[in-house]
Amino acid sequence: MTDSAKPTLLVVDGHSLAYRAFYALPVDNFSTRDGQHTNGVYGFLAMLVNLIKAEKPTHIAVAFDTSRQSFRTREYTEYKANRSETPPEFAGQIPLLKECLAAMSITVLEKEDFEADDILATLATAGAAEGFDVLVCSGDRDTIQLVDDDVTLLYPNVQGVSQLKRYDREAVIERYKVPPEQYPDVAALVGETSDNLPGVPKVGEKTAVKWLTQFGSLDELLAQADTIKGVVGNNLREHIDDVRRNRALNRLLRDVDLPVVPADLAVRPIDAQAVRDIFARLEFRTLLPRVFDAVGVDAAAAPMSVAQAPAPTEPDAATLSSWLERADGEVGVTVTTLGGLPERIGLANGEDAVEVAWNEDTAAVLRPWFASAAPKVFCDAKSQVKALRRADAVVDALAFDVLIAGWLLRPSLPDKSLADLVESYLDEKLPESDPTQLVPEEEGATPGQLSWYALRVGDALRQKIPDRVSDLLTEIELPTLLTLADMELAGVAVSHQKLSTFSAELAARADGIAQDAYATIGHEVNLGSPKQLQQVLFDELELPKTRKTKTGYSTDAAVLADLQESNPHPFLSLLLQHREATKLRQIVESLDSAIGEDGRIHTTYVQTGSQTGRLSSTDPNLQNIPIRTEESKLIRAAFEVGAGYETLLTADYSQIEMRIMAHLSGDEGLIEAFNTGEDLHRFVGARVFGVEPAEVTPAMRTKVKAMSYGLVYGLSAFGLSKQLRIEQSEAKELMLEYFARFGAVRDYLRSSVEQARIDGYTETIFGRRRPFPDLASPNRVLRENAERAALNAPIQGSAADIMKIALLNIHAELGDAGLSSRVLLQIHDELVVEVAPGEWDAVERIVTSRMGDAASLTVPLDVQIGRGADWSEAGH
DNA sequence: AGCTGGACGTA
DNA sequence: CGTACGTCCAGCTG
Repeated sequence: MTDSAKPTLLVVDGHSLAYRAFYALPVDNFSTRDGQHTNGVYGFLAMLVNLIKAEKPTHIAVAFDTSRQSFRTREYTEYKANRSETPPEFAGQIPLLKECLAAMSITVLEKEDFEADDILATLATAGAAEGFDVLVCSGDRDTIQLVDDDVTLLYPNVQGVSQLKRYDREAVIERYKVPPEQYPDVAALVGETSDNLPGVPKVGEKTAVKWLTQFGSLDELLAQADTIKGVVGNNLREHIDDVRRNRALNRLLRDVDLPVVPADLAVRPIDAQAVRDIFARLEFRTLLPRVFDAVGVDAAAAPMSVAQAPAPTEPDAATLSSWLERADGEVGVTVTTLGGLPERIGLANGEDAVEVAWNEDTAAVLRPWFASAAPKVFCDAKSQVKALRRADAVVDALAFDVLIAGWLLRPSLPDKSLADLVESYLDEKLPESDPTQLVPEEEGATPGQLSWYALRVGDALRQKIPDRVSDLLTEIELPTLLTLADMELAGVAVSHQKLSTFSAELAARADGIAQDAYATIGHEVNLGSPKQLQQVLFDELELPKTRKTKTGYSTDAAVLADLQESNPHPFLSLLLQHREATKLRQIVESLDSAIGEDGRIHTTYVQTGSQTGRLSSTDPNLQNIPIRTEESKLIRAAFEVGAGYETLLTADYSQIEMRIMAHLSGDEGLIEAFNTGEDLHRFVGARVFGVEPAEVTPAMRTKVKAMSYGLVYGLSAFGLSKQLRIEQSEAKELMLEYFARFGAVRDYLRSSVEQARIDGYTETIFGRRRPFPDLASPNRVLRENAERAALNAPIQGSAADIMKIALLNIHAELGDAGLSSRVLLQIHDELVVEVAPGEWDAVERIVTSRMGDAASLTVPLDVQIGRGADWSEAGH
């Protein structure tokens, strides 16, 4: 424990720790694009940052050896002569490390003819005398001798430099059985192979310690060497000069003449700009915030280099045309919009940028260019593609979308905008005007400059994206993006008439239920407030306390149903009915208000909205329209076929996740289940319960179905028992029976999590990756959550991949066939298609076959088709 | 006005 | 102690 009143001096042996880091970290993962290895620098700095954060030193210095030559090699030419050549991969890293330290305003010391450890010894000695707590960080065992009441040694363990062991006086005695000042005596007797200092043969630490304890000191031992019997005694006498030499050489010098004293080493503010620059050169991204954090620099406030974005010119239509002709290679594109239509267009190639207003003249030049094969790079293309399409411009050759690429690389997000990506991948700050300032100090980037940034971010991302993920982007995500743009533009026809009628009915019903509920407890209460409900249920009605939540006790539907069973009270069922009615009313009303002038709802699909590869839907969310209850049919019935079209077609994959599970696990039983055409849950139930398929009862089928679906989510026996309301022992028995029949499923699930632990990420059938750092977490909750998510990710993600492939193939084929029917909605495993008059047969064939052949698995992909004038009729 | 937690809709 | 989402409301903060 350090005395907080005393200043802390940290002195580090730069060379030895960087060298350790070099061997601890894989070179391949730490190299710049131009081939400079950086693992030693990175490992050293990561360690130093951790040290600074943990120990909060007030004074710091890092010492280096100047060369292999020192006064020791002059005294004993064989000293360290056995050291192999410094690996060339390491050689260049020391100067880079020194540059980093300089940027961090950390003093670097080295002195001709002395080793770094002598500098450490001198500073430690002086520091202790001047009232510092001293921390010595070195990978050389000779520094053990420096430990005393004021000096602590931090020594790297075998794994590398991420874990440092603290050696204070007690720790040295515990580990080496001698006090620190006597350790060099032990070392002198034993010898140090790494320094090419042979010791006494057959004498190891044990013997050395025994002798020293017996004789009290090395001098006394050597003086009485004659008294020691046996072979070791002879050896000692024969090697007594070696021991004396070793002891002389391993004594660290504590009085090296240095240009600084400890007080000069006070921590100084880092040069944030210089740190950014050198880190950018070394392509360190994650280290930067850690450094800023450790030294208490506000990263946002620290200046970040703003690369000189070219000032865009504003050409006339003719000049624009020739600019586009000259621009070979990728062109960055930014379309700003006003009221859903293009307003300004910014274009950039590698060198310069142009921007123009969207008007008749420029549009005449831009339309053919957008439709051409010239490769285009966007950031978040979908909304821009839609705006262009509204202005009769079609985008082809969409080569890259930096937002989607960033998401593929890190689906857990935070990169929601170009500004985020510029920071993450270029370590630069996108010029942004402060919206809170009336007269902004800084101009925001113009569309042309945004395009220039997008292009550069695209280059940076390309370096990072694995080939398979790059294929995923090109083959699946970008075509999907264009398909989604069309679906959003089309929208889905919804009947305001039906919704408003239903909404009024639900409102009246909810009010009635509320009144009845108030009557049962004798007063009004806000039924929508969990807090007020807790008051009523647990204080007034004195019902038993339920599951705990962060802020109190749960009042959710499952809990209320349990309560109703154990402590029936009319308030409980009325509350549940009220919840149901108000929830439906909310949904109906929000849908109603989302109907546009064209009588259709246009949702927005967020392509980067999930961590698994699924889409999400917002404003409004059309992927969670109720379906389970009778009432919800009325909502779905409001989704109708639009004017000019004949009918709606729904198509959904049946049990796609279980089929993927069968494919990935290769389980013969499960594969057979899908190939026989028997009802899946009946087939599985027959196996699990050992009966004929015809004898599987509805109860058996329910259990097996819950089990099968639960598997995909990493369900436990506890969870299964809870859901099925059966004993945990029965749930456990069920799981055992299941795995006895479908063992390969269990093997697959286990091995896929193990593989993810090794790789650090999961992968879908099509190569989509999702990182799982928490699989290595020592925190059990975090780790087990990660395990379940990792179990699910390849399955859910593969299903998402397959649906995307089906969707874009259907979209393309409908277009190619010249049909006017169009896909409107995607609900994860279901598509809703609006079918034009006379096109049913063709559309049904296309949808069925493209969904069926989207992937070739060991089991068939079964597709169910529904037909009707509205979504309720068309569903099944 | 903006955020969090609880609740609940979907696959 | 079952994955993946989005939205609503209440109740808190500024």
